[in-house]
Amino acid sequence: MGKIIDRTLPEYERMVTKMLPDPLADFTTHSPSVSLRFIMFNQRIKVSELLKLDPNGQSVTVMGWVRTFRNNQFIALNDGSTNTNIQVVVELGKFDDALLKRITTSASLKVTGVIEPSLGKGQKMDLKATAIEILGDSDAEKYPLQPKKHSLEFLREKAHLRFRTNTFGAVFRVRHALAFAVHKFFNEKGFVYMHTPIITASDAEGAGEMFRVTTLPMDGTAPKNEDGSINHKEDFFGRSTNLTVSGQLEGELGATAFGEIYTFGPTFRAENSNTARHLAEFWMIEPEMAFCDLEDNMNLAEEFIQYIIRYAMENNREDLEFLATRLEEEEKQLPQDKRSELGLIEKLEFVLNNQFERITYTEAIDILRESNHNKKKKFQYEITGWGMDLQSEHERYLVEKHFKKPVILSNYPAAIKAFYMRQNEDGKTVAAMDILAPGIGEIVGGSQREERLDRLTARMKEMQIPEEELWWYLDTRRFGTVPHAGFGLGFERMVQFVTGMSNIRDVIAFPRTPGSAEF
RNA sequence: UCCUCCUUAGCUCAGUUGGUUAGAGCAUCUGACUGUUAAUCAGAGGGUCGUUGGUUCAAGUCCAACAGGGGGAGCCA
Repeated sequence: MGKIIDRTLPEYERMVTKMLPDPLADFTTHSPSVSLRFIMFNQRIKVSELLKLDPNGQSVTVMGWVRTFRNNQFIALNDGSTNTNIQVVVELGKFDDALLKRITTSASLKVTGVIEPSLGKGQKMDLKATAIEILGDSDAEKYPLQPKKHSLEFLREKAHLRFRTNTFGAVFRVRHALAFAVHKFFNEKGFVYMHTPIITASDAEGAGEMFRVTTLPMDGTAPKNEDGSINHKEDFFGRSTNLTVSGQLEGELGATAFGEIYTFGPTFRAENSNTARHLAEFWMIEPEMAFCDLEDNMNLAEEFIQYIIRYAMENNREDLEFLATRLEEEEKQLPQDKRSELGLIEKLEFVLNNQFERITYTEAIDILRESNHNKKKKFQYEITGWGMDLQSEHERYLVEKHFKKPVILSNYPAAIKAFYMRQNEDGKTVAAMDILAPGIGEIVGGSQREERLDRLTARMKEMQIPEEELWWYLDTRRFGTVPHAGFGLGFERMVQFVTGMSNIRDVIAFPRTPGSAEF
């Protein structure tokens, strides 16, 4: 990042000295890499950058939205760059009463003035206004958000305005940082960012119920086959199509040419899932690596998760601290035993500084069977033994009670996993791995892929997956097949983990869930 | 989809074993004050009690269905 700025520095300096008085131009030379990129094309300075200045009479222009207007004298102005507001001071008698009346919650303002050390206690500097322009009025009687605490449920109904609150400001800046870090990580590792299709024809993957994509009429007049089913030969694509449930299969095609690829895009599941960790439309990251086995896969996943968390910790500390405080306040209302043992920041630091626990499925079953929890018959679902699918209460026990850190579970029974996972030599398990995170559950699911054509087709036959539909997928095993592996990470679950938000609907801008597609 | 809880003013909530005109805090509006920090002080306006139906002399309160929402579960990321 620094290098790009350096290259254009002289140009920026000319701009800055032209439009800003000397003191500020002087400041820009102290740390050019952070400040210059925020002197905007429209000559405003972002509040986040403004607050870094030593106030001594510099003249600046800020633009933002009113959070509160106290005492007919102090405007808390927020421009979305940080949760900290700039306090605009309106000196008595300098402005029309008619203008001051229009400074209401969420009105948008352009304010020019000089910054001075604040006389008040709550902030470092004041912006003494010399000119105030109302860019957009906000009718206080109609604006739904008040300068007070609102419930997350209420704000979900006002999703179009909730970005203007501190909580959602922080959440979505952190979301941005994590998304940026995803690309940064893979770019630094030489992965190719691959855009796999949103509309797909294959329905063989079995990752979940799919949304159908069609241009045929829905009023019953669509062309039919002799058996009464819809004839998709006359549909837009000449076949039946759906929204993608995963880019993995296409990703494997990329990996077996570029070596390493990743996808980062929207994914759709038409499951009727009504939980705090499911969405019908969510964003998934799916790296796929050739010449890579299960252990390499686990190593990459762990390094990746730590990398993007570290990036957010280093670049969005203030927002994370705000979210940590928010979470602490929220948990004060819970009984002692329901509260988190670690604060949000401590939890993230813990994840950065400790290796994830790695155990096999078989070891996990043993731990669960031997646990006091099981002996006291406290599991709702009984530990029936090897071969059973783990319920979320079992996963939660392992992660939150037994190990108290993220756990990578590997080598699951073949019977409970997908067809493309590599069959182990024991004849009963596959080289699969899941990463379980405290509070969220499964955050990553991945595997080494079955690269041996005969084994793969045999498994497909067992699971009644027609080979014809996946001829292109099987070609990778026919022409220069290689050991390869990959995983999928649900981006919103990652954002939940980092921000501490307990409902997934609060970490995506406009959540799509069963029965709900507002905005 | 299943279990469970909830729905009263713009928001958060109170409302007794069913019984006159349904309350509070905050927000909003009006006024006062002017170095405030979710400012403060005084006053005002604001409600078909989620919808529909039922029980009853009488329903915010009891019953049923439906709708919306929360929490948990399944499916998963």
